[in-house]
Amino acid sequence: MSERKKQILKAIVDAHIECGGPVGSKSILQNRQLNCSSATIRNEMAELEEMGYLEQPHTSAGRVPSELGYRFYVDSLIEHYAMTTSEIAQINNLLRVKMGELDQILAAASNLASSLTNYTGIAIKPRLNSVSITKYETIFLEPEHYILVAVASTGAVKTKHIRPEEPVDPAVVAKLSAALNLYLSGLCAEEINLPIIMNLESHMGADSGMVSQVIKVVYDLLGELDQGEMKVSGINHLLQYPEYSDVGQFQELLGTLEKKEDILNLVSRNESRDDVSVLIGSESRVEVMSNSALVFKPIVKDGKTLGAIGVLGPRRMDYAKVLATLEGLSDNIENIIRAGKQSKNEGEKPDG
Amino acid sequence: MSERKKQILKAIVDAHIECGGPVGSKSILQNRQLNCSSATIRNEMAELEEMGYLEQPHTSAGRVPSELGYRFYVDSLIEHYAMTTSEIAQINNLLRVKMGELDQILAAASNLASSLTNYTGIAIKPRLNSVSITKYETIFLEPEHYILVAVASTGAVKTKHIRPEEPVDPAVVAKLSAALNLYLSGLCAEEINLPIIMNLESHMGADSGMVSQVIKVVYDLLGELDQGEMKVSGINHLLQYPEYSDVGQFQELLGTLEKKEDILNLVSRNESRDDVSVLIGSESRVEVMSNSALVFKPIVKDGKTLGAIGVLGPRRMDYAKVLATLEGLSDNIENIIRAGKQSKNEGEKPDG
DNA sequence: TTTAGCACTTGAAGGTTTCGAGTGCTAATC
DNA sequence: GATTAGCACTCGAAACCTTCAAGTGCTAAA
Repeated sequence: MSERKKQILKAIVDAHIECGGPVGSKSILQNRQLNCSSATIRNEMAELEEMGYLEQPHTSAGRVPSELGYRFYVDSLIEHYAMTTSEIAQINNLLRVKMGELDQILAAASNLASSLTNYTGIAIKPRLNSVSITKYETIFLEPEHYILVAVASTGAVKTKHIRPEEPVDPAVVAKLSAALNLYLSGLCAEEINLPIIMNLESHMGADSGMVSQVIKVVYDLLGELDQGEMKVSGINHLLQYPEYSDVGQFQELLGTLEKKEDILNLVSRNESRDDVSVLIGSESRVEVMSNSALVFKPIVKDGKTLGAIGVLGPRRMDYAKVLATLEGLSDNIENIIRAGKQSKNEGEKPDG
Repeated sequence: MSERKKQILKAIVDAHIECGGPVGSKSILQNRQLNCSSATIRNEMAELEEMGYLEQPHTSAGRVPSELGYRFYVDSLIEHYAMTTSEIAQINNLLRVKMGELDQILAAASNLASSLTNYTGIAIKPRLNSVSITKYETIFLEPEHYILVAVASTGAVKTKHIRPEEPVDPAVVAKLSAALNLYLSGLCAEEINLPIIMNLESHMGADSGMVSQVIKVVYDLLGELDQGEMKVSGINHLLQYPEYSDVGQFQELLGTLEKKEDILNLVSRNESRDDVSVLIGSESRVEVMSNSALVFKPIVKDGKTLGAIGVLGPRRMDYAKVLATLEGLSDNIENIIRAGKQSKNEGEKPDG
């Protein structure tokens, strides 16, 4: 492809991203300094259309980038977006305040992604195939009520209320947690088999009656940990773009976002790549997202994917800005969870 | 108001709830058996309009219930909706499976409310003014990493990762949890004052250096517990009603649902009533909800409001069905959290 | 190879017409 | 006095038409 074609394609995509409508041959003369006339551009555009990078809604309209056009733009033509100091500050501040649970950090990041880009932000904890619980703890409240706390291999912490069928006393509950740590820690759901459970029961001696209930809770916990989660923020932003003015289509998109399933599948399918993924239109293989684009980036620690943050918007998304924002956010999150400095350097000069 | 007026008003509201458009004098003759002609109905309708129960979009259109009309309908005319066995079964099944955390139960109930009524479901944990933490526990993971678990007076359990500035050993972490229980349990944020913190520090002796960090985390926890939470499900359902076809208005509504603030305020304002609340149109005092209705019911245990479930939809909501659904759900939830039977009667005959 | 010029296309915007559901009023009826 | 048939009138929704401008492809000249 000639250099001039690239320039023209880039100009068209840029203009389309900004205004949303089809782009005509004259209008791109104004912005870009191309030493040629609109007629030349028309010829080039006709060729670009033949090559599959552009589409024409109807004979007498301008051109619109095709999916392939966006793909080429994202792969080869995109310019690096330099975040403003205000944007950088927002990322640093908001995340510095948050501490603790990854869920909260991801949700906050999704919020921020949404408000910085004006698209919809998505926070994802992907489906995992074999999470284990590394540490158990019990908290006695009353003879008929105690709490089981489980720390997962991913760092997630989950708790469950348990109301035993027979009243228990604090010592028994403590013994239970010791036994759980002894026999179940480090095991994922498939690895908890009958012999292990029997060991556990014999360890509990006279109190083995409570084991079956606890095992059921542990299974539930492991199931919940495997299960993906997803939070969506800033859906309202989408409605400002005319591509979502079709109520029926938007309703379907909303439904997909609520179901979560399709998007979680999508992310699991692409999570092997540690890098940012850009799925344009039908590349997502989700029917209802054929007019949208989804950009997401996994959050990785020690080679393991702990989550992902993403942005969903119209196909004519400001990819440069979205990419920069997601990079910035994920770097920041990874710093937080790696160093775990927990906002203790508040008040210090960041560069001091 | 004469009996016949009531009948006519009820017929109009019923018809409007079903079809959404203005209701003419003829159309209500078909359904209801009223021994009179359309002309008589027109006269009555004119009077009902004068009384403020009906409105006329324009001269030659039928009538639409006014806010006052809905209010009268809900207060005096509504018929009890009898749930189908399938609906009852769904409520019983879905909630029976869920156990443990109230959050999860509420979220599931909101989902169910949405799918049963075809409106938007809302799960709320209201703002509270002085939650305390009744029990603390710590879990040692590594010298640079432990977890603080807090059980709130509401029964909620929260956890925070803590990465101490100086490495600690398991015994110190255990001592910390004992000290927290000794000095802080049962206190809300305002009650934790300097003398108490100093007691805590002196209790910790050589390890008092870690106290300030922990206190900060405890404050955060108490803050988070006070804060309301809200989950929304089934927004997509709303788009099937023509009253939400105005994109701009719907966008604002979406924004309000995301912000959560307005709706949480609304619920706190009305939570004094243990009973179900019906806010029609501007009764909510939220500008953007003037074309919507919000119905919600608090979840109460031992006289304390632990949460609420609600339904948001167009003003012409099927109030009878929504009320029945919310009653059914809240009864069920209150049973679960009171008895805490934790689905242990699976497999038994429910009436056995 | 590029460009000016021109005829042609087409959807969007705005205006007009038609249509029908529904009203209010009046006069006759129960 | 309450009810009802009849009728003129109203007004928005839908359908249709016209105009307009942006944009194209093609041709012939530079």
